[in-house]
Amino acid sequence: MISQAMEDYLKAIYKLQQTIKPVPTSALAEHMGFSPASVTNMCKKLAELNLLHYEPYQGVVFTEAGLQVALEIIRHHRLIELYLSKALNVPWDQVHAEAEKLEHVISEDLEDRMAEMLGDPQFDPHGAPIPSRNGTIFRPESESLIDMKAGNRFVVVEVNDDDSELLRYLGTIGLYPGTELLLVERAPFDGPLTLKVAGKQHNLGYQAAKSVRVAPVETSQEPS
Amino acid sequence: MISQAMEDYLKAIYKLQQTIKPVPTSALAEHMGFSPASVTNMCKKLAELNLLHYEPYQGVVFTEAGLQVALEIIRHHRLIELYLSKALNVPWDQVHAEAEKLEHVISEDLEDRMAEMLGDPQFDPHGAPIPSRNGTIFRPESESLIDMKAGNRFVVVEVNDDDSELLRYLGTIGLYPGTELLLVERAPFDGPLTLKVAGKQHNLGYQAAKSVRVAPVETSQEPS
DNA sequence: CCAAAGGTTTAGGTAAGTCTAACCTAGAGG
DNA sequence: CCTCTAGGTTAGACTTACCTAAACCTTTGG
Repeated sequence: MISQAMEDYLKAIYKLQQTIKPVPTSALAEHMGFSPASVTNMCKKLAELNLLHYEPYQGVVFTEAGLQVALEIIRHHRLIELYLSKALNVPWDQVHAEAEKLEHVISEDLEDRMAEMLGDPQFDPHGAPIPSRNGTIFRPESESLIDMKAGNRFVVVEVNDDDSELLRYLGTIGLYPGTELLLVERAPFDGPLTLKVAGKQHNLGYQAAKSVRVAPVETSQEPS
Repeated sequence: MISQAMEDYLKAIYKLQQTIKPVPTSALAEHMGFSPASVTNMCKKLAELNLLHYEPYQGVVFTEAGLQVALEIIRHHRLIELYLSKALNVPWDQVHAEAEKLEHVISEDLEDRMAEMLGDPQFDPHGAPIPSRNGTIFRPESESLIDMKAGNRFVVVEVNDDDSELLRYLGTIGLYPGTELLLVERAPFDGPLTLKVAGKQHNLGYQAAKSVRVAPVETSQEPS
C-alpha cells in the first residue's frame, strides 16, 4: 500500500515542515531532485491515502496518520543507524547510507528487538532524536553553529547525517554530539570558522558549519 | 543491473539444480508460482547477462558468474538468519521471512561485519551451510528422514527453513540441527513417523519428515 | 489589474515483471 | 518412422510505479 517512494516523500516532507508549513511542492521537488510535476502527482496520491492534506497551490501538511507513518520511518532509520554503529561498529559516516536501504524492509518486531538491545535510546549517532514507539519525538533546543558569535563555548547537539565526507572530517577532529567546542573566530562574510576542540584548533568551512547544531555551554552552574 | 526478482530466480535455480541439471523452466515456474512464459522470459534475460546457460527446450544451467551470484545471495540469506537468531534472539521460525527481505539490501561491508561478529560460521540456524566469502560451499552428507528405516538412531543435520509452522513444531519437540533422535517406528504408506527425542516420543507427519535431513549416528566409535 | 513566479494538468514515456493465447518441438508409442 | 501430446516458447499486451516536458492555470505583489 505504501511504497518505498512514498516513504521517501513522507520523510522529506517531515524534514521540510520543520521549517515551512505548509510545505510547498516546489520545495519538495527541489529537495528530492524531481520535477515539480512528479511531486504534485505523488502528493495527490498521498492525500488520497489520507496521509497528507493537500491544497492546490498551497502545499501539503501531514494528517495525523501521515505524521505517524513519517515518524515510524524516521524511527526505523535512526534506530538502524544507532544499531549499526553500536552493535556492528559501522563508522558513523556510513550508517546513513545503510539505513536508507534497511529502513524500508525492517519489520516492527526486529525494530523492537533492536530498540530493546540498545535500551530504548533517545538519539542516533548524529544526535538526532529517535521517535518513541508511540510516535512522540523530542528535539532538544539547538542552533546552527553558523549563527553563533565568536568567543563562546558550545556543545555539539546534532550534525547532518547525509554528508558522509563532512562526517568523516568531523570525526577526525573529534566533533561528535556531546563534544564541547570554543568558537575562536569567524572570518568575515562566508569564510571559515576557527574552532578549538579538545585543546586543538581546526577550521570549518562555512557550508559545513551550517550542518552543525549546537547549544550554549553554561559556564557558571549557579541556579537562579 | 541485477534486480531483486533476478536474485530470487537465481536462488530458486540453485535450489532446484541440486536435484535436476539442467533445470527445466517448468520446474522453476512451478517452484516460483509464475507462468512458464514468465520464466522463459526471465531465463533469457539472465542468459543475456551471462548468469545462465539457456538452451531452449532443455532448461538452464549456471555459468560460473551466475553460480557466484547465487552463492552470494545465499550467503547473505543464511548469515542474516544466523545473525538475527544469535544477536537479536529472533525465533528460528521467523528468521527466514526477515532474511528474505534483508538479503536484497544488505551491503558486503555489513555482511563482513556480521560474519566477523559470528566468527565466520559454517551453518545457519536450520543447519544449512553458509557459503564462504569466496563462494565455496560444503554440504555435509545427509538423507531425508523419510527414507530411513525404523529402529535406527540419527542426528538432525538440516531442516527446511521456509515452513515456519513446521519449524515451530520442531522447536517444541527440541528437534534442532545436532539433536539426536531414534526413529521408533513408521506407519505404513504415507503415515506418520514416531520419534524419540531426549527420552520423549513424538509423531511427525509424512510431509514434515521430508523436510528433516539426518545422518546416521555411529553407535560404536571403533576405528577400522 | 496585470505580469511573473509558482503550481498544476495533460499527455506521454520508461522500465520491470507479469500474463494469456497461440504456436512450436522433442521424444515416446504405436 | 510418423504422429501425438506434454512441455516449452513466442508475441503481444497489461499493470504498476514512477518520472518528465510542455502547456496551462493561480496567486500575489507592485
